[in-house]
Amino acid sequence: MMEMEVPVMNVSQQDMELIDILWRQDIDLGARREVFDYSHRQKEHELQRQRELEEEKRLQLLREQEKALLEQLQLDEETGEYIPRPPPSTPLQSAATPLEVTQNANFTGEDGDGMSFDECLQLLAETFPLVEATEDTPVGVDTTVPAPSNSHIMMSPEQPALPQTPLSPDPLVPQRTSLDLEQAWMELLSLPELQQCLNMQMEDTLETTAYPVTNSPEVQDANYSFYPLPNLTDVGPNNVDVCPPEMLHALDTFPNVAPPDSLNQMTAKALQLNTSFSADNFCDMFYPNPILSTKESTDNPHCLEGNGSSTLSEVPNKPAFQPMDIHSLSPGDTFERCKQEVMAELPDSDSGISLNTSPNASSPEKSVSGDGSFGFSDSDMDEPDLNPGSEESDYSEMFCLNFQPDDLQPAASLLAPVGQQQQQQEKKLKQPRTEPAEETGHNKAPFTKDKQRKTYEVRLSRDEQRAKALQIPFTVDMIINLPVDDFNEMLSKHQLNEAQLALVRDIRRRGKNKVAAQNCRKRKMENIVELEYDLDSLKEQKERLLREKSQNDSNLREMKLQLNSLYLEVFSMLRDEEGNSYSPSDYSLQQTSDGSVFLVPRTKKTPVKNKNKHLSL
DNA sequence: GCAAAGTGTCATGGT
DNA sequence: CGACCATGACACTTT
Repeated sequence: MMEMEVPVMNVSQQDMELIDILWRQDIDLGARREVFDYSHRQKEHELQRQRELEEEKRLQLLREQEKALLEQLQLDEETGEYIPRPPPSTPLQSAATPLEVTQNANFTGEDGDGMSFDECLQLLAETFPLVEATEDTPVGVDTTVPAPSNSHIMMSPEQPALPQTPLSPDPLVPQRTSLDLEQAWMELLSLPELQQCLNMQMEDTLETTAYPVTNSPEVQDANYSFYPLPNLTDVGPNNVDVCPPEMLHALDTFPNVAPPDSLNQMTAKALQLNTSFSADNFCDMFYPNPILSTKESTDNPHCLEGNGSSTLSEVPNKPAFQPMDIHSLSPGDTFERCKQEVMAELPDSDSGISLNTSPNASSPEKSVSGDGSFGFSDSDMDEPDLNPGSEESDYSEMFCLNFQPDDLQPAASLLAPVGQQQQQQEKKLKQPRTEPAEETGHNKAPFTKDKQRKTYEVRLSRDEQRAKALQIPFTVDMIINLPVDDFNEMLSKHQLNEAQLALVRDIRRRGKNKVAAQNCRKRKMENIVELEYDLDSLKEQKERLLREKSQNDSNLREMKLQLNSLYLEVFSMLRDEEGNSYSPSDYSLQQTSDGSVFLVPRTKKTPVKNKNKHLSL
């Protein structure tokens, strides 16, 4: 509040400081500033009202634009999607609208989350004030993330499986909270393997779109492909693919993620609100995130060539945006699809670059993105080379860059030096187990969101990541838990290559072994608990027996005493013929089995005497 | 930073 | 013989 108040109030800085000091003192006493400052509250109200008015105006503008855009769109009755009407007479005309179109398509055409366009806009406006939208670079970056979506259009026919990648079946998606969705998005972005696969598959399409690349031809990483931006001249029908509406839509579901901001930014552009960021910033913002590249490439071609030489003013007017619009009209908004498209798109943008990313060719896994582990037998190569966990984390971190507002560093690192990347790759190879953050230079950037990464990693098991990377059309759960027959049947129904089969079987083996290990440990723990219980019970039993024994001993002792006293008593009553008592030292009383008692002399003659001294008690 | 607990994985042997 | 399970051992992660 304080920050916002300052500009409004016409008070000198000194006064403000003084007020703040006094206010803090009051606060320390448990009072709030508003309590004392009525004018302050009034000003706040005014501010709020002002903001609301601004928002209303903005929303109104947006609605008008939306209408205008909708007018430009046709509703495809078959697919229910919004399709752009016949291309505008001149490419320049659409320059301002493309973004809007995408928005419309996203919100109106395929509103899966049940929010109306206006609601979304309002939410966005509330969450990300327009002013911030222009300044918030990360936001812009995020918006670009989805760009690769067009890939599906350009994808080679050899990848029929792509649309049905395991990603889609993910049951978690619908239940995800905004945070989870963000994480999921991160996961998607962080699947180098998937990227690589897609890149390889997309190689064919590279030829179609040859974008001028500022980077040296050495750039072999598929990720870099994003950076090259298409020339304005190149921006044509192909560009339609650049901005996948699904991606934007998917992003809509991630309030925390950049998308909202991006939308804001887009709207801001559409409205031609003053955007203070320069082309350089713009480029930097987007560069950090490879995935974003496609969209950005289309958005700001200068980023590549001029490397930020162009001014912002140029950007909005450039036809480059057109592709997005058209693309936004493309169908499908499922999150999974977005992923696929994102991945697939990479190659397109790369087109200008010679990416030797073919699966087997150079070393795909060495590519910056890395670790493409295409065709690896999980057990053999996966762990050492790919270290899935690290990879994913690596990517997640990379993408985190997008969300880092002020971080331009990543862009630089990415753009730069292929050599550096190669070094990183070598590092990776040498130290496969090292954490990605340490491996990749760009990861050194300030964007260390360990928490996010951890949770994200936790959420997606290694095998799940691998399966996604290789586009296994089954869920890990199915792979592991299906009965053998069903499992084999399932495999037979899909044509999987050797790598995929190996991975599936490894996943099944590992999954079952994991369960077995869990059961084993559980049993072990249960056994331990049981043994501890037995131990306790045995200890109790021992104590009880000891107590019993001691009791018995005491009883025995007492009885012996009683017997002894009784013996003496009986002995004292005995008299010989002369009336004399017997000495206990010379005689003893003994009882036979038949119950008769004898007075037995302790000497050898006792037997004789015994008979004579028979007593009848 | 370290130790303990937890977890995933592999190798091995048994069913 | 293959699939599965149980378990010790190891490496790594989490607490």
